[in-house]
Amino acid sequence: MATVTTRKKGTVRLPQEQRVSDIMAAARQVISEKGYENTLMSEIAERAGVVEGTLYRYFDSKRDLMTKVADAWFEEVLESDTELPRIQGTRERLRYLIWRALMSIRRQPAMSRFMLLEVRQNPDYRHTRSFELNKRMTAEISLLCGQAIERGEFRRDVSVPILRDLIFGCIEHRTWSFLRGEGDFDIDEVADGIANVIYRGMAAVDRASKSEIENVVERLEKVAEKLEERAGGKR
Amino acid sequence: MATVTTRKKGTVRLPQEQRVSDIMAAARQVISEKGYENTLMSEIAERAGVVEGTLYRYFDSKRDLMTKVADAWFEEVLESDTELPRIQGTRERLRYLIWRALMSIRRQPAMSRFMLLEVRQNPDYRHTRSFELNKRMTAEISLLCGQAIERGEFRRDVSVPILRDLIFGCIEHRTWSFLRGEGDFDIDEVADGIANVIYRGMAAVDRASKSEIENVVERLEKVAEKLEERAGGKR
DNA sequence: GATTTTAATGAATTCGCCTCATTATCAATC
DNA sequence: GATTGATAATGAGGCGAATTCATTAAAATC
Repeated sequence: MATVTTRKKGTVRLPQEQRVSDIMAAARQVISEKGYENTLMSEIAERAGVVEGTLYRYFDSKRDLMTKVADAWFEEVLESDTELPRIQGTRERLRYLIWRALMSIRRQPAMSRFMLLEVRQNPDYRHTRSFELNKRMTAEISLLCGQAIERGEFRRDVSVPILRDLIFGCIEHRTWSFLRGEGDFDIDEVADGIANVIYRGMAAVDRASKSEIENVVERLEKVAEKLEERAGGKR
Repeated sequence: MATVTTRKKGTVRLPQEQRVSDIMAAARQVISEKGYENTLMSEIAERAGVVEGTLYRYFDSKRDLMTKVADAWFEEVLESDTELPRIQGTRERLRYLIWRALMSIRRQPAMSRFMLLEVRQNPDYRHTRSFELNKRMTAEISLLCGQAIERGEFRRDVSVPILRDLIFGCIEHRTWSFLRGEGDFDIDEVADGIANVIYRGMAAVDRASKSEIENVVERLEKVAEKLEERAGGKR
């Protein structure tokens, strides 16, 4: 009955924060190599230089650890962006938001996969920081589009949620193909392509802007005037 | 050492195919109730009226069983569609394809979640039938758009892959919100909304169709003719 | 009816997450 | 610099769930 628990001498006691960040770093490493399902707590422990049980002093469960890793990563990605506030113009801002998302995927495909696929499995994903940050990102686009509609730059009869889903959905779908290795993509090309369709639509109905019509009308009016003058002069 | 293995008398030996379909039916049931992670092989076995070990006679692993369930379901969904061939016109066909996808999600949210999220975790998703069927679905849209471009119905400078990603991405993104319970959606409204943006774009630049211009030109031409006549008459 | 084949069994094993009583370390205190 | 209290870290073990396999009974074949 009497369990004999021996314990190695010489184990170091780091300050809590250091340990936590060591573990998270190790976890991030393993996850991005193997994905959630194939990540073993034992491997994380090993790489962090602790024993498995120690992980549970700092994290409630595997899921909890993973969630925190995801949250931290997402936060970093968004924080590191100092560009956005400087960009002017609806189309340019929209293009940049798309570009930024594609860029972070290109830079860290494994983590992106983790964020897109595995983090969302979490039964209470809706209460995670990642979810919140994700919402904030989509809100940026919604706001942008909403304002464009207000200003009359975008059509009034388009639903903002659908627009948002189109943009983010496209980014994610593009990402899947990429992560599956179904061919690379050029970030600028895709960002342009999306913005292009969103702005101008697909239909090839031959259209002219109002100014072009005005132009024609003016030209014809001049002809008319000239004729009128001639007619008047002969009178 | 000598393991005593007793075995119940009276167990029935069904034809293989029957057993397989029993197991798959049970598996589908449990999955759609609990999702992949929370599905237990033991529960599947119980519902199928066999013992756990039996599952492994017909399926290599849990993952294998799940994959086959997913494949079968996807196949059914696509097969049950007799509508598509009858629909004419690019816009109508496009709208229908979107509508169909949304519909199957609405009808079977749990299975859809499974397909969208959990099946894709499979390390070799790319070699599954589901993947192939999914590709076929996207190919339908690509074909449609490609033909529309050929016919001059769609603009030539839009990339078909981006268009495909926009459409499917949007559907999936919409689905996520729905599955997370962030609010319902009206299938027709969304299908229309997507088709609308895809066709006409967002930009609110005031545009007129060619026929409208022709109209103006014709009217002015008549005026000019009249003036010319008057001028000629006076000469 | 004997023989062969094989579907089904259930006990045992494995594997991975997680718990917990025990113990070494460190900081504060004297 | 010794004592002590608080607690970080340990490692053995529990537990749940997937998977294996030798054994056995049912069906098929002769």
